[in-house]
Amino acid sequence: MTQENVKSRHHHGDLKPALIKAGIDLLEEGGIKALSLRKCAARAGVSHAAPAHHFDGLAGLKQAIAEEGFRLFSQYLKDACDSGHQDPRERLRSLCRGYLQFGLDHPGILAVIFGDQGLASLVQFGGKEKADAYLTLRDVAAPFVAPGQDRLVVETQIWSLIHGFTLLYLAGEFGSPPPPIDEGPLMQVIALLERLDPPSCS
Amino acid sequence: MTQENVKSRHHHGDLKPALIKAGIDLLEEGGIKALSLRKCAARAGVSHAAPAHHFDGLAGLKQAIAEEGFRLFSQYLKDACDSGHQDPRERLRSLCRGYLQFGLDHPGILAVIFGDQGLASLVQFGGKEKADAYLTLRDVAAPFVAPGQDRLVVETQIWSLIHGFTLLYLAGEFGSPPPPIDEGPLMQVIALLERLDPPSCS
DNA sequence: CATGAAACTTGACGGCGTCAAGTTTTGATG
DNA sequence: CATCAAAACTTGACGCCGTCAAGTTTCATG
Repeated sequence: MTQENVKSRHHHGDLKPALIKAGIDLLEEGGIKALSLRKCAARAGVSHAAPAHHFDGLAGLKQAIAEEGFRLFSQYLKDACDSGHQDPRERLRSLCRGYLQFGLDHPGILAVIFGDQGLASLVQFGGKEKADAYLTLRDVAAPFVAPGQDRLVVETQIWSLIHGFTLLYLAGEFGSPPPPIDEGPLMQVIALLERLDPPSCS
Repeated sequence: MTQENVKSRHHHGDLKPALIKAGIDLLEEGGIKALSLRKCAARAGVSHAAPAHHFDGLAGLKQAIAEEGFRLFSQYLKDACDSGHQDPRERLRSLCRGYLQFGLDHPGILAVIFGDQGLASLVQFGGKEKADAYLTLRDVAAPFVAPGQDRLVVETQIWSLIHGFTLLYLAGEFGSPPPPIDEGPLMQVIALLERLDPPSCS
């Protein structure tokens, strides 16, 4: 018996990822209010002060979780707009469906990603992963940018609309529990985006 | 000397509104994280457990603050879209300006109004006051509802867009500190709404 | 004036984030 | 292999938090 499962008294071995995993589990089970450093530590089988050696306080843990969360978020967006037709309008619809679906499936992670303070974390955290999600949006938005128009404007229009709508949806403004996406008002609302300049034929 | 300033040992007299006021002050000074029952009690010059007799815990206090906050929010919207031209498009622009301005002026109150969980409180809380704000939106949106179209769709399109944009703006996505509203990208982004059906001439 | 309800206080509990100090383990250096 | 400094983790404490239980004061009603 060598040291297969390294679990000595004072060395967990893989504590940092274990804490992140525990935090995500807590989020999925009980939402943003259920996330605490001490509970993560307990789940990882470690003392309450151990996380301090790996994260800069609770904010640091959230930041680490946000990075992981952005990965999942990006995957949702990519999967959504890769599936189905390649028509620009259809891709845009799919992107929005993916955005909303992520919010429905992982409201706790959404809350961490987009921070206690609105979308602040989008700016502060999530370097590569945020960029990844944004690049997907940019890619989908590109055909709707008219010549000479600032693409940032179009991207912001899309982002603002689907983000605001997702929050409304999660809040139960369209019924609790929320209706299935395809029966819901999503398609009607994002139809507004189809009044963007017609997709350039590329 | 009758009992002019009623401040006996065990009867504050006007504790409930005093606590709400203290809570709002805390929000304005330090944002949502600065709000606590104990600090409100201290500011009102009362023991830490006193608020329990007037609110159902912290959630109850937030609910009461949200009602007050909705009043202010409604006022922002009304003032914004009453000032200036009466052209439907101009009124819509003004409404959005007012929405964003409220977020910039009172981010803490916005956080309470729209809850820890997205816009949940919009549904749960804020009876009359919420309705009031929504009716302003409805009024502004009305000219853009095409015959036979569901007005809820148009209202949701407007609401989603401006709400999502406000959160982006507050997050500093357009620079920190945020640029003045009129120089900023607000007008460009909500130009999307001008592609709604042309205002009906009434 | 008596009495019961309402308003408020005091004290305690457990959970939280965080800090300081101590113990164990690791891994590099000689 | 021995040494030793740094890294990993523990224990204990502090203050703040929301909440509950029990006691005291004030008010209003009869």
